[in-house]
Formats: sequence, C-alpha cells, structure tokens
Amino acid sequence: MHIKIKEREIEMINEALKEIQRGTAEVIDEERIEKLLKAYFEEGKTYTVKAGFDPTAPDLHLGHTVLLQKLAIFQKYGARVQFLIGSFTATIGDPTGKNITRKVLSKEDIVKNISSYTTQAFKILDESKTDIVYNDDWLGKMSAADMITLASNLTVARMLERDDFSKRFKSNTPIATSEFMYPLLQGYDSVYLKSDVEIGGTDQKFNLLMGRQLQKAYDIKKQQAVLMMPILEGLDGVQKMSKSLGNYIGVSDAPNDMFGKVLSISDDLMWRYYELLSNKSLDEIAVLQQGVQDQTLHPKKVKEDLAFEITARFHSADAAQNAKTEFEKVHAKSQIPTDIAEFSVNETVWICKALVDCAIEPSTSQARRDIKQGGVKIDQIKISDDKLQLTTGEYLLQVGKRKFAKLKVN
RNA sequence: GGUGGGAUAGUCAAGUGGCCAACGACGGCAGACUGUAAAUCUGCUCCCUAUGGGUUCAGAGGUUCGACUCCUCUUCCCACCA
Repeated sequence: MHIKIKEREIEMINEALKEIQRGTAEVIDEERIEKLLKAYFEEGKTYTVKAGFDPTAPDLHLGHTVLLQKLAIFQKYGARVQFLIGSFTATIGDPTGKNITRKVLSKEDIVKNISSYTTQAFKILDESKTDIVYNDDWLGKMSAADMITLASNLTVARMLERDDFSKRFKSNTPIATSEFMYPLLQGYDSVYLKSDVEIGGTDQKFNLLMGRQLQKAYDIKKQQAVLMMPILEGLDGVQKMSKSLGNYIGVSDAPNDMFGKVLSISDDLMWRYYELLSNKSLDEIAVLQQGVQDQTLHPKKVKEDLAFEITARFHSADAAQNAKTEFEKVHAKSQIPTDIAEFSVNETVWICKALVDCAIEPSTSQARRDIKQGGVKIDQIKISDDKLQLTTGEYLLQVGKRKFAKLKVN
C-alpha cells in the first residue's frame, strides 16, 4: 500500500518534470527542480520561480508568453511566481543601441505600463499564485559601497565572456560601463528574493547564471535552478520576435490580426509555434506532423487550428471563430471585410489625398506609385488614373489586399 | 591626456567636386501566382496635385559657378598609446 503511493508520487513527479522540460533550450540543475517537486508532492511545500520583465513597452507579445506559459506550468505544480518588474533598471535607462540613449521612463509611465502588463499576463498566469515585485524596492536603496561590493563579484574578463559583450567588443560596437552592472543587478534580485528557480530566454543565460553565483557569494543557502526557453522567432521565422522589428503577434492584437498573423507564418515555423505556444501535448503534435507528412492533413488546416487556439486564448472561442470566418471571406474568397473604417469629407477630393486622409497610404507619392502599379481599387475596380477626383458619393477604397476604407464625399 | 580612423535614407553599406534623391543588400509596399498575409517571380521604395518643384548624406560655418565629396570648428563613436 505504502509502496503504491510512492510509485504514484514518482509518476506524478516525472509527469510534472516532463511538462516543465517541454520546449526548454537548457535546464541547469535539474536535480534541484526534481527535489522541489518532490517536496511539493510529498509535503505540500511550495517554492518560488522568478522571471524578470522589462516594463519599457506596454505590450506583451507571444515571445513573452512562452515564458508566461512555462510559469503557469510551474504554478500548476506548487510554485509561487515572483513576477519581477525591472523598475530600477528601467529608470536608469539601458544604453544598449548606438548613439541613442534609451529614454528614461518616468515612474508614472512605468506604473501605467505595468498595469497593462499584468492584466495581459494574468490571461495566462494564476493571479493568486503570483507575487508582483519591483526591483527598485531593494536596488534603489543600495549605497555606493553596496554596489561596489556587488561589483567585486565579477571580473572584467568573465564579463567579456558573455556572448553579446564579446560580439560587440569584437565588432567595435560601444559598450557602456553601466551595462556591466546589469547582470549583477539581475543576479542580486535572486539573492534578495531567495528564488528557487529562475526562468528566462537563452539570451539571458549569463544573467541567470549570475544569480546562482551571487546567491552562493552572499551565502543565502540556496542556488537557484535555471531554466532557459528558446527565443521565439518572429513572423519572418528568422529574427527573434520583437516589437521593434515589427514581426510580432501582440497579446492585445485584435482577433482578426492575431488569426491572420499566425496564418502568415511559414509551414516550418508553425511546428515551432506549436511546441512553444500550443497547449496540445507533444504526442498530439507528433500526430499532426505525421498527418501533414502523409498528406492526410492539410498544412493550412493545421495552421488554422493553431491560429484558432491562440486567438481563443487571448480573446474567446467566439472571437476566434469570427476571425476565422472573416479571414476566409477576405482572403480565400477575396471579398471585403465586415468592419471598415469610415471617413467623410465635405468637398471633392483628389484620390491620392483621400487615400492619405483615410490612413491607408503614408504619402501621396506612395499613393501615386500604387495606383500606377494597379494596387488601388475603388468599389472593387482597379483604377489607373492618379489624377482622379472623387465627387459627391460613397466610395470603397482599397490598397493592396488588406487595407480598406470607406469614404463619403458630401 | 596624445595620435589616428569614422558618422550616408528603416537597417547594413557604396559613393572622395558636376552624370547624385545618391550603387547594392536586407526590410517594407504593390502586382502575378497560391491552401495562406508562406514560397517564388516582377516592379516600386525622401516629400509635394508632379514630364515640374522642394528638402536630404552627424551639426554649424567656409571655399567653389557647383559639395555627400575640399577646409574650419562642434558633437558622438572606434582603435592604438598613456
């Protein structure tokens, strides 16, 4: 009897471990994670998992949710999440980038960003098992002496080992001295929070390990396990998903956009997204993959299912269904979308100007070019005259396949 | 602190007195094609009611009929030396 319970426990722990390991790029100190899980299953002991977020932009995208979903898994198995907001680092500004020093955010901006951040995050995380912490609560109080003590834990040679520093150093890209402080500060967060596990992207490896090193140096009697998630590629399938590259799917994107963006990824990239973003089990995904290979399943159908799942997660099943119908209407059958922005003017307008005013062209020069190339339609009919004047009436303006506007001329 | 090198469009990167709104690559946009907003191929890619005009090559001056190109100063970056 007793042995049976033991067996059941081991099974559960293994199951949990498997789920935790899914999609990870690297796990350091797996044993520790196993021990934490064991303590949870046997004694109901909870533990802490830390993840840091930078509040510089108010929008989360799917790249962030890879981490969030992993955190949610941990919550399922007894973890309290330390949702760390890098409020200190944001206020001093990160000098990464060339000549432009990043704008220093005001306290109000940060607070504003964070509230939108957390509402988005709680679409995935369990709020009751999450502690939101701000690192300026402790980093802000450190003295110069504390900082120097902290800095003495790291040699310049070691710092230069860090991949992006060494790359930048070799390619003569500037590195500000303050940037050297970042890994230390992030590592110190783990000391202060006494984190049991920290998760982050593979690009964070150095910083994550710094947490381990500093926890040892400050002798807090534990060293965090580190779990690294791969960086999610953006829509282009090459570069990492980021807002500045414009290849992202935002958590708060409209359902139609979200659905369409997922469908626009390549068939290869789709599997990556499945692994990192879908709630389907790896076995289920393998079945889909096999199906596509045998040609018993159409890749478009598989991709649509993924688009549906993701859209439904951040909106609702209904919204996802609508997005799907809409997409088919607009793209497969090339009909016009349901919702189109409407504009009106009070006098005859020149077509190029009208397109700019309706925000579907950036400049009249661009509008002329698109007209010349046959990219502009009025009421579904291609036009070729870039001098056309729109007189009284209602028009459906279209640029390319995706940009629509209704214009009423009075 | 000294010496030398550099800053060009969204990014990277050519251009070293007129042929420069500025090669090329990437990105972006449009067209064709397609299961897709994928892939591929083609065209376009500073602004302006345009066979013309305006504003650009870190910033400010100067030389010249004419400057991204030459000179001076300023700002920022890099390397070597200290």
